[in-house]
Amino acid sequence: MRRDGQDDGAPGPAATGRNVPFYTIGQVASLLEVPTAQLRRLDEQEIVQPERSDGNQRRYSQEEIDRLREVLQLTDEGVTLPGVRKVLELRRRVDELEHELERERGEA
DNA sequence: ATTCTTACA
DNA sequence: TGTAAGAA
Repeated sequence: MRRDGQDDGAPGPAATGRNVPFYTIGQVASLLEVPTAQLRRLDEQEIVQPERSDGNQRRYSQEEIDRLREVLQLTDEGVTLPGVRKVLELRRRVDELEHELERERGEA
């Protein structure tokens, strides 16, 4: 890939032509200062699952890097991986309910 | 050179 | 969690 993080494994004529920055596991590891093995485990534990591309290599988007920052903060505070999974699950649920309230606010 | 998976201490 | 072997 291009070391500048501009590699996008999804070709497509209709693609919105934006060069979305993607990062390899190595780049993310040095950026967040965590071992690559930990990133792979977060993937296996279904906590942060990056896209894959080329030869099945992980490609992290900025959004996933942000999610990684949240997760690392939690684990640093002592939350276990199963715990983190539940926190993220609850966070998704809260977002869902917030959107629902927003909708109801619109109709009435 | 890097990353991937699987396995082991 | 960290590290190693072997394939990609």
